[in-house]
Amino acid sequence: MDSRELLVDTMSELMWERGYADTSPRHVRERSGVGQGSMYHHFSTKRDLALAALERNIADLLPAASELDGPGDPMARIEAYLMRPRAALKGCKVGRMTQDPQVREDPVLLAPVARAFAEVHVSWVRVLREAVAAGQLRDDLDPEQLAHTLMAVLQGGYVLAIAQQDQGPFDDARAGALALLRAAKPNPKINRRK
Amino acid sequence: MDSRELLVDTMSELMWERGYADTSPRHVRERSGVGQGSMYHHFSTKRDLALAALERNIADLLPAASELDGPGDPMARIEAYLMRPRAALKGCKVGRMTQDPQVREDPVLLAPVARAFAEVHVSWVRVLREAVAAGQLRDDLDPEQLAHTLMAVLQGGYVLAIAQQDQGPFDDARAGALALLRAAKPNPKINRRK
DNA sequence: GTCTATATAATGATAGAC
DNA sequence: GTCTATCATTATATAGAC
Repeated sequence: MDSRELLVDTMSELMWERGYADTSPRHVRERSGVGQGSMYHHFSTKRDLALAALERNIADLLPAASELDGPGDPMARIEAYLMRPRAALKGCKVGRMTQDPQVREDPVLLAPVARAFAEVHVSWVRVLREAVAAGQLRDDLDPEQLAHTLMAVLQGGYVLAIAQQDQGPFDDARAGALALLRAAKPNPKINRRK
Repeated sequence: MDSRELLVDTMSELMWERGYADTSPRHVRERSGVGQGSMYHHFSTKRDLALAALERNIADLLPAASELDGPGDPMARIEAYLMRPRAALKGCKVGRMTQDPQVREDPVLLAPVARAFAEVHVSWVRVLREAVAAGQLRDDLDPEQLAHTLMAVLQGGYVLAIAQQDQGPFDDARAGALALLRAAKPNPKINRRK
């Protein structure tokens, strides 16, 4: 693996573990073993390296979300994505960036995060519409809203899990969301006249 | 206002705005106007000051959550708390701490956050149980889980809103959660024999 | 591309006078 | 309690040789 790739790899890990502001060029050098000269040869600032690492972290995450787009039963896809194994105590590589003060105030660093979430939102909306169309979900629910609700359940689940240093609250949050979705099946239509 | 209180006040603001790791003693001095000597007279480390500021931020937040405990219609209390005005782009003073690398690795700083969330969870569980008892919510839903789901919706809503620099996703997330709760009313019992 | 040396500013304090 | 001075360490690079 060449130095450049090694730097991006290492910075990606550190940004997941410690965020951007509190990760120093020194951390990156020490973990990667790449020297000072090499580092600033490939990336002229810490921010440049962070941008590459962030794109990498997003690229890592988006394929999982496209599981929502796959064929087959919509509700089953929703369950599969929601319940997919996730290390709650590590948090979300991408979501974490929104809480980093130096990312928050830097539109260039925030932009890829916004794009990534927007993309996931599109997938959620699609599968939720399909669930409504398939009669698995009441048609008075708004898929756009619900998509944000379910994304928030995951992002917020990480927060709760880290606070308690326990995966439990994360698993509760998503199980509860799934239970609500299941409870929101359309009512069987009884005594309905043409 | 005396120096000590001014320091805690200022640190509380800064921890909400920038977290702990990326807030320096200098930030605190400059914003508060309190001198170096005073600062280290009252708090011997940055961490000590942060601890006091964190307790203050928690104390600010808990009264709102006790709105859930109040008397009256359970579902109305749920809606009121969920829909209460919140500046989504500022994020949660308490939840934010879970994403700060230096808080995360410091059990002493993390403990108050865990306690605060645990306390809010208790209030949520109680009101959800009441909603079930009042026939406003299906009795096959687990209040413990659902409490985590709803807390996560709020915490995650902040993440989405900050990512998009738009309050919209936060409002969507909570409105969607409320819609799901409403859709999870027990079915009217038809043809049920004694 | 990589290495070592150097540089400026900020961080997180401590010391001691008033 | 507050002030000013000082300090060791780290952050974030630059410079220039190899």
